[in-house]
Amino acid sequence: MAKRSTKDRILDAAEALFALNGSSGASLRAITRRAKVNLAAVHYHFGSKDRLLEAVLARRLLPLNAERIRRLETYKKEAGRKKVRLENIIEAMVGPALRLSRDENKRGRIFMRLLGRLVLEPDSRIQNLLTGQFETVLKKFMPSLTVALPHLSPEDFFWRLHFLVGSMAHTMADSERIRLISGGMCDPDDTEGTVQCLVTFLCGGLRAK
Amino acid sequence: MAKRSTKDRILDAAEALFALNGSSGASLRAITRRAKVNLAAVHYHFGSKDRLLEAVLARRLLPLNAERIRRLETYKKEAGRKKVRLENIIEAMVGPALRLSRDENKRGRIFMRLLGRLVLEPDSRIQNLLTGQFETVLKKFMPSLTVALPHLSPEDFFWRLHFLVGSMAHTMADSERIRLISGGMCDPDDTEGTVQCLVTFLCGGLRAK
DNA sequence: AATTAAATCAAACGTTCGTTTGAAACATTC
DNA sequence: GAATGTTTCAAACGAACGTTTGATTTAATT
Repeated sequence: MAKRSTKDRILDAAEALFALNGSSGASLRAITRRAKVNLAAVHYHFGSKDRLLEAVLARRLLPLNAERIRRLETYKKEAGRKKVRLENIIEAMVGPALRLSRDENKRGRIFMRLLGRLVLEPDSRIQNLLTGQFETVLKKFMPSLTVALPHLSPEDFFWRLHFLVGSMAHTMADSERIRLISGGMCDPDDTEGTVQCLVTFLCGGLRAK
Repeated sequence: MAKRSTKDRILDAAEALFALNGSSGASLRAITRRAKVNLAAVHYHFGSKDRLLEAVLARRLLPLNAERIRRLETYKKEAGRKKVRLENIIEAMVGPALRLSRDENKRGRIFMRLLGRLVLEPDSRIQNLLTGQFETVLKKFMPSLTVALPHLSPEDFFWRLHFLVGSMAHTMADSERIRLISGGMCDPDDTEGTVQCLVTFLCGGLRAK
């Protein structure tokens, strides 16, 4: 097996430790130790701890959002001149993220935990990055969504979108708690079952009058 | 105005800075500076930084959960021998938390942000404290909830509860983002409107087939 | 093989961290 | 008012932090 590059090893280790301990709780010494790399390598390849975090984010967020939009486009094509089913719109939004958060080699799961943490981070560079990414996606989804939910006032519309983000983020970021509180009844590793269940819940909530 | 005690001043400052920067991002020096208290006072009154965090949590969580249960009991009395309306159950669950998160002097809002952060903290002392608190509440709510939602399998039931927690936590922890993404259309300071909106969404999601 | 550029390394920089100490200030009790 | 217990204080502890440096090794180019 080809040895992974220093850069990739740092990114992997940083992703894991940032997710576990937060951006201030994970030290560069711990990260470089885990990556089996010299301490100074972080500054050589990324410049600073902050820019390392940005690189960790960009590596997964860009492909994820591209996949969401691609999926929505597919459903739009399928629908032709008719309006896209709400279930499909929501699946395009939460499905790719949830599947990433459950990918087999656990990397996606770790990344989602990191995302969940960063949402409440006050650092403005991070906030702008995250908000910017979300708005890009939202802009693409808005037309189909407003058509599918004509009964909602603009105010209600945004509130429900907010609640949707909460359910989605919580489900992606914390995959083990559900096992605990359900007494082992729910299996978060059943990705497609979880997607199905989440889409049903969200559509019910969005349609409620 | 009577001067607040050293202990209370430390708790207030710690709550604010833990919420803003995370438990590892907030230093005791910053906390004691904000509280206008000597650095050593934290160890004198609380023993350590960890135990200070526990004290910050206990101060608000215990009264909050008591209020939730009290409210549920009221609705049960009102319903008499009939089953409690789902809307009322959910209001008893999310209403008190959301009102605390929006209380006038901003302290509750700060606390909720802290809670949102701690949910993903790996520290087992914190996790056990939070999970224990939630299970206490859940045990009281379970009977009324299962009666109100007879169409759900146990598995679906717990999943939807999980989604509910996500929406609730996200709404409580992050009160400004909604203003941004809605372009100022939604007002998170309208507490009762938000409660109404959230309860409608959650009941719709819980009832969905 | 010689030269140049890229990558890695051990070591140290100055800060800041959580925690401890022992004396000073204050409050309470006899 | 002396003695006792409680709270506050400035100062210091060693450890860990992000970052920088300059030499050394590795790789690429001529």
